Amino acid sequence: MTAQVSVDEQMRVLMRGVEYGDPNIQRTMEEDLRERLSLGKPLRVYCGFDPTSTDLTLGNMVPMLKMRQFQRLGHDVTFLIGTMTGLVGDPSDKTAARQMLTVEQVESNAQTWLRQVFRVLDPDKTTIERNGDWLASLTLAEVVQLASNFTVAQFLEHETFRNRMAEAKPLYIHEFIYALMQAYDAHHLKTDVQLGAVDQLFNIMAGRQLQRALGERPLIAVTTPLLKGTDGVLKMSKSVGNYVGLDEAPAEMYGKLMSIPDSLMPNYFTLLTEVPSEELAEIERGLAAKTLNPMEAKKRLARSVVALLYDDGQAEAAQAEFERVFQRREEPEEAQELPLALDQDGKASVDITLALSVAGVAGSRSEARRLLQQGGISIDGQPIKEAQVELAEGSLIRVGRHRFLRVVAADG
RNA sequence: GCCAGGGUGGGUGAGUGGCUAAAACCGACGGUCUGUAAAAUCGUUGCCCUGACGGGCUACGCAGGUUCGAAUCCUGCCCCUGGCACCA
Repeated sequence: MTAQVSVDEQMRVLMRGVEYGDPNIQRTMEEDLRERLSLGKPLRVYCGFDPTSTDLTLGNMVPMLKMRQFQRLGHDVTFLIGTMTGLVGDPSDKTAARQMLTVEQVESNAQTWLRQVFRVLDPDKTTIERNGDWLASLTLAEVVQLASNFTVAQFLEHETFRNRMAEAKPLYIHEFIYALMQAYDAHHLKTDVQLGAVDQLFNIMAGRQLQRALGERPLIAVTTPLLKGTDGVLKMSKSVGNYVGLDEAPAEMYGKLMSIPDSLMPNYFTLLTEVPSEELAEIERGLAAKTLNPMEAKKRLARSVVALLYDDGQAEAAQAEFERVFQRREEPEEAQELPLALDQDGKASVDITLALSVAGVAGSRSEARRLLQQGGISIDGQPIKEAQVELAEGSLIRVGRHRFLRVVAADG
């Protein structure tokens, strides 16, 4: 399999969209990768993810997609769940030490992840590992031995730590250990390539250093840019709320992708789709020359991402739904149900503010009232002003831009 | 253990006895516009009652206290951070 694709072609695919933040490192890694690919043997590739939250986002998908590319080229890919590293918490890119998680939290997060991983990766060709399996049993003597391969100065040079020192913020010993653990993972897995977001470069290079110190062949780091969130400004993250989850329904995912700033499109295309580079170039040219409607390009993007995570049919359906609901302002195909006790005519007179808060569409009755006052509520296309409304079975309540409720008869 | 600084709404962060449901900014939400983009613009942004005027309740780490009145003063406690001491 590997032999069928030329090294040049592999390099072209694998180096698409990578980012190192340092041209020297990039050059070295490219050379090393080319050299190792030319041996013609499948490479051992891994990428670790710390189960610190319940859902994976499109941000996590960027390195996952890179894993998939390796996988398709016939390399051995391991999805490593950081059951141990997740406990400690990665200090990279953090201004303060992260809260340590419990074993239970980590395990439960890991479980939900496994459901999501295979939307991107081929389950038959992916090895799943948990680093707790080997890290947990290390003895203190072994940890000390491991630590002896690194110097404090190396860590203090790391930007994250340096900044923290400069700002007189706490810096804990266990945060140093994090990089050691990752290094040990790389050694344990006898890895040829470690993938990760570019903010992981320090940790990944620690693995390279350890392997070299142990007389092993040092791994090649392949790092991807951090994906910007849907706001187009900050890094995509759950805590900021500017994220798209891998688990989200196609229509929702499609909609969120349509709401990203235009400027983000090239970035998303490169990092989240497998649209060939030549086509991307064409799209960018079209956008620059204004011969291509940005909305059309974005639809293509949204469709591509949904198709990658689901399938073409669902992507088409998501697009159709989007066009129907948001472009033509027609009714959605599916809506959350609002069960109401109806009279014999199939109608009910209710206080809409109460109904919305009970249904959880509005956080409180006050919030529902505000929505009403601001003209944010309509029933079957008619904006309403009064809280007391007549609803019938099948009535469609639209709240704000994109929340819908369909009235159904309550049981009993 | 000691010294110092600090704990305010989703976030940053004002406020040092009543004019404070708490400035400002950000975010978020809603309207107009529109391509669920950007920009613009108007508005909302603790909870509950009311059609509205208005009223009630809860809130500034926790628990008490002083006061007609406390986010603001006092006491105790908890937590965060830096430094020092102990270990050496």
